[in-house]
Amino acid sequence: MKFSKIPSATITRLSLYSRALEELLQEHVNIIASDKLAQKCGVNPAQVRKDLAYFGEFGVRGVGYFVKELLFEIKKILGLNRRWRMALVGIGNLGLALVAHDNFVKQGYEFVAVFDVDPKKVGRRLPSGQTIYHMDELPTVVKDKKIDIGVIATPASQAQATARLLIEAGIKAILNFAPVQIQMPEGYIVENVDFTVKLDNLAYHLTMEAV
Amino acid sequence: MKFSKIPSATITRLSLYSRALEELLQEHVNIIASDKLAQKCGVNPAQVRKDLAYFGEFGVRGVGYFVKELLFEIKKILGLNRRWRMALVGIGNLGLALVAHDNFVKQGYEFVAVFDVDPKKVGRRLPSGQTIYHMDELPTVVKDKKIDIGVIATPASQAQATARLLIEAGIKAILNFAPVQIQMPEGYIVENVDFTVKLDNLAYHLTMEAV
DNA sequence: AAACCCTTGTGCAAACAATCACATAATAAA
DNA sequence: TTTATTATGTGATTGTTTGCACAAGGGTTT
Ligand SMILES: NC(=O)c1ccc[n+]([C@@H]2O[C@H](COP(=O)([O-])OP(=O)(O)OC[C@H]3O[C@@H](n4cnc5c(N)ncnc54)[C@H](O)[C@@H]3O)[C@@H](O)[C@H]2O)c1
Ligand SMILES: NC(=O)c1ccc[n+]([C@@H]2O[C@H](COP(=O)([O-])OP(=O)(O)OC[C@H]3O[C@@H](n4cnc5c(N)ncnc54)[C@H](O)[C@@H]3O)[C@@H](O)[C@H]2O)c1
Repeated sequence: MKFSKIPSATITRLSLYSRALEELLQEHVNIIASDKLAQKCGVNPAQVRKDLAYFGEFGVRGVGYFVKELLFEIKKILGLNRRWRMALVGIGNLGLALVAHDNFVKQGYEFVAVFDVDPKKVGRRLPSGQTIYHMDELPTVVKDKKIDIGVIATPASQAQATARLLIEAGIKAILNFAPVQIQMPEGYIVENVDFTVKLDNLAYHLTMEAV
Repeated sequence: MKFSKIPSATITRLSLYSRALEELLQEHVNIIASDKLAQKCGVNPAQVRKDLAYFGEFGVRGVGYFVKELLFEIKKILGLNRRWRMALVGIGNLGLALVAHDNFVKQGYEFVAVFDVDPKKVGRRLPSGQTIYHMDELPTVVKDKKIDIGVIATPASQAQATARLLIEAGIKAILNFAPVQIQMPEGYIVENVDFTVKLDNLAYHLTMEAV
């Protein structure tokens, strides 16, 4: 079980499997074969088995996987058997949608603090319960509330500076919604959620098709 | 120039280059070397050159790339030298943030129609100008407004059905925000914007680090 | 016009990822 | 107990992507 040599794409797929299994559990499906799970996630059946094989033997030959058991194991692998505490920075249009989204909480991700610099916003209380802090309070609040993950929803121009502040406050992992590539020091992680890149992909394929 | 064998990761990076170049243009930088551009986008310099080499020779040896010229070429490759007309389906929390986001328009992506099934929403006018249509009107509106791209922001349970309706209305490309894997027929494209998968990645890495 | 930068464009090898194909093991039926 | 059936786990294979290293070529200086 050498964690270092696990393909990063495997982790992404585990997340998909987890979601599919959650759905199957709702539907009271007890057992699932790699074929069916693969189909549900749009991947190759052998891929599913190999992905899982990195971490152990979870299936029964001739039978398949027990949904509940496999889900439990995948969640353990991904670290979803606990709650993750997030801070949102920048409560604009997108930020509001994010904190209002109750699915995150269901999956174990919780916005426990919200920050902005706009004096008209700071101090206000959100419908979802959080009070908006000023960025000056970031270092103490991050420490007090034991925040694990920082979420950047500021304008692009402020994103790099915001990342620096989050890191200085002791945060190791960042989810970035701003359309810029954020430079992170060694040992810190950033994941970008990049709407425009996805649209550009669609545009490219539509353009090619037409040729 | 065999389009079929171009790595999909290359297209994604072209999108990043395009954005970086746009920024450089704002700063009145005329010439950029692959080193600098690579650093800005967090990739290897050889990667930049190789990505571009798939489509032609855009640089000048010993000098670098002319920012304006390269940007123009990349935009042409990606199909960003035109406007793309999008339909949004599901105007909830996320949908509202999307239509309010004026960056899309600046980049050539425009929400020209918005759909929902909620009778309380249908017929209302959005601050961004669009009137909310009922889903029943999808087929005619898609045709009349010549829509290229469908954007799904409905609950996950409705996403697959929505995709089917979009396809039946003649749409070839879909951007999906719902946390499900959508099954598409041959020749159609879907791109998923998947917040939770990204968070799961962060959770996994944080969990590993701690070991 | 020669010598010297500098940075591109690219052949090639290495690393990484996906897929095939089958031995293996569990279960059910005969 | 034997045979048939089924679907996992995995070695081998194929395919894809990345990165090194350097020849090629444009520009500049002497
Ligand atoms: N809205 C969308 O649908 C959408 C889509 C794609 C990408 N994005 C990106 O997400 C980010 C946020 O988008 P938005 O539409 O919510 O923008 P917005 O302008 O509505 O909100 C930005 C918020 O950040 C705050 N802010 C500004 N500087 C700050 C700083 N230094 N520290 C803390 N807070 C700061 C502002 O006060 C504001 O409340 C942008 O980078 C945008 O490009 C948004
Ligand atoms: N809000 C977020 O930050 C966020 C984050 C990640 C993912 N998502 C996903 O994006 C999607 C939308 O999220 P949201 O927060 O805006 O949800 P929401 O409940 O606020 O909005 C959903 C909208 O879709 C409409 N709708 C429902 N069924 C429909 C149908 N069949 N056809 C057309 N419209 C229909 C509803 O009337 C509503 O207006 C969900 O799938 C959600 O999981 C949202």
